[in-house]
Amino acid sequence: MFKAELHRTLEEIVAELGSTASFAVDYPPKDAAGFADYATSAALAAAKDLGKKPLEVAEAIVTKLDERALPFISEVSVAGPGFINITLAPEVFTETIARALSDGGDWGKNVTREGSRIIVEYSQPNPFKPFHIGHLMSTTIGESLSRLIEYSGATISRFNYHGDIGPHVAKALWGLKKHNLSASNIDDIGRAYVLGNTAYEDDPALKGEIDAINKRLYTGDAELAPLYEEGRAVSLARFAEIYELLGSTFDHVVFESETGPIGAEIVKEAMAKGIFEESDGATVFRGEKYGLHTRVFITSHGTPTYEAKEIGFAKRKHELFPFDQNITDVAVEQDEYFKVVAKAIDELWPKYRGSYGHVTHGMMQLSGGKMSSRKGNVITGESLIEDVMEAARERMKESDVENPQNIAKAVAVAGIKYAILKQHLGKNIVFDPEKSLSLEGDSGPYLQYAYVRTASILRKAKEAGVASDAHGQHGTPTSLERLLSRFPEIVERAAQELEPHHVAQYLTTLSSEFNSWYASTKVLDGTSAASYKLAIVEAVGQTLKNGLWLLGIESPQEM
RNA sequence: GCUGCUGUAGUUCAAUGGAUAGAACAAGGGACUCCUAAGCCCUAGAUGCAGGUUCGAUUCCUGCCAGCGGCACCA
Repeated sequence: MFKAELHRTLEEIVAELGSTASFAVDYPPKDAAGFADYATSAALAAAKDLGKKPLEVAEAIVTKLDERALPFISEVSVAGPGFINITLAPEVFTETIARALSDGGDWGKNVTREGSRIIVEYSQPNPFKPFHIGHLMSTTIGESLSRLIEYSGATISRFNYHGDIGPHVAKALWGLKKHNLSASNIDDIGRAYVLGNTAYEDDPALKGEIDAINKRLYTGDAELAPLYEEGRAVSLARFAEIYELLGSTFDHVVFESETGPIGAEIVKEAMAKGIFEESDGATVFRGEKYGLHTRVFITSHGTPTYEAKEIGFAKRKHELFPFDQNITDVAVEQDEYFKVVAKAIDELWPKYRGSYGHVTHGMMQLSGGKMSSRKGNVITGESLIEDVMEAARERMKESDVENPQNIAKAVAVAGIKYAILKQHLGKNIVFDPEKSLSLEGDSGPYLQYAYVRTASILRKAKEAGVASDAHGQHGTPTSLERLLSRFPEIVERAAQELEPHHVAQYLTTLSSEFNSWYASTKVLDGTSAASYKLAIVEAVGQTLKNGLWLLGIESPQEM
């Protein structure tokens, strides 16, 4: 990583000059600095400290940088008010390409989290409720975060957590019984849940019936068991199909029916230590002490809430996969709730303090208004995938590929995942079901299409007997080659900030640059320059493939 | 009322306190006997409002406005 080494060196130089200013090493804006690869505002930052003019400081830094003669630098210059532009040596780019080819699937990995054990918990759909596009979002984000962290050398464990007990289940069971619906049918279960929820809100007598079912669930009930088990199994089977489609597998799956009793026990014991207290018959955690709000952990009926279950889950996590860091992906609507739970966990187990964290993502909303599974106006994950797949199939009618069904699936999933991952995690996505997802321009399929082009050229090259050669005949490095060398740095940043969109944005820039190059450059031109150009193509292909993998997106050979 | 996230082009998104705020879609124009046109080239178009800090603010601070969310027995 040249960027990191450059930054270190510049910090040393600035310190030698007598300044403690902090500064960044950036990629210079396009065209502003000719062909420079890095730019730094070190001189501008240090100038005030040193009481000198920025340009003087810049010259001093350049002199010292020249003295060090870093082997990967070919040129250093001062521009504008005092920016220092650094150009990498041409060999760097051929070496980058050679490395991309030899590292293959490992190209772009880093060691920033080597030796640590990290849990990533995501997806978390609840049996008896639909898998809606919000779960699609969490699954997409969690999967990408997992892969980014894995790519940084950590040992990771993927956790999924299902709420298979609680009022929502009671509502669905009530609906199934009352309206004679079938627990073997996933759509009936969804309807039953909506019916149960409406009854719960509108009719106090029916609410009583549902509360009674809820209580019986926690104490174990022979009469409810068959219906419950069937509905639970049907829901989970449906989730499994969706994970297959999305390419996610989990190392551990934990259920609230399991964590509830554990959590309740821990909370009761901790009352003696004053961590929890009684209030109106319920057991609560006074978040106000920490600038948060009070939340109920055990209800006045004696049943554990989601909060207590989460405590039990935290304990199970330590048993199943002793970890240094836990990252739970939650939607922004659960942000405040999760802060309270994390605080309670810190108080319970001081030795693990700070290891129980979460990332918050925005919500997927319908353009018409809030989506609510309670009311039944949800878009399910599958219906969205199916709609986009239909658009992909339509598009593919013109092309002649071997397995259109599989490719339509890969393209549809790419379109959806990219739409989620191209933006900053905290932002909401307003989804308009009328307008189908774009498969052109800034989109997942655009990246796949660029990859397909590389694959196609490589196939043609093989037929023609042309081999790639990273050290073959080449001219001045192009912006495409320069871009390739950034990949490991981008991946590292995305992993550090837990922001997959950096990778998504980079891949789009790379694809765009590649497509421009492709339009103006004939690779297999029959000259001696072909083997190096082919190496570029191969390196671009490998970078796209690895980058897409980090986003959880497949790289088809044709489309 | 208190509080969290988000406000950038007509629309959907970028931009680690730096250089001329980048893309894509939509709009308008163009190129192609050549490795896949889901592509390429060109044109036009944006930082919610008011202050402050700074050599420099889309970015940090304060206030306001708008959208979405949270604020005790749902998850």
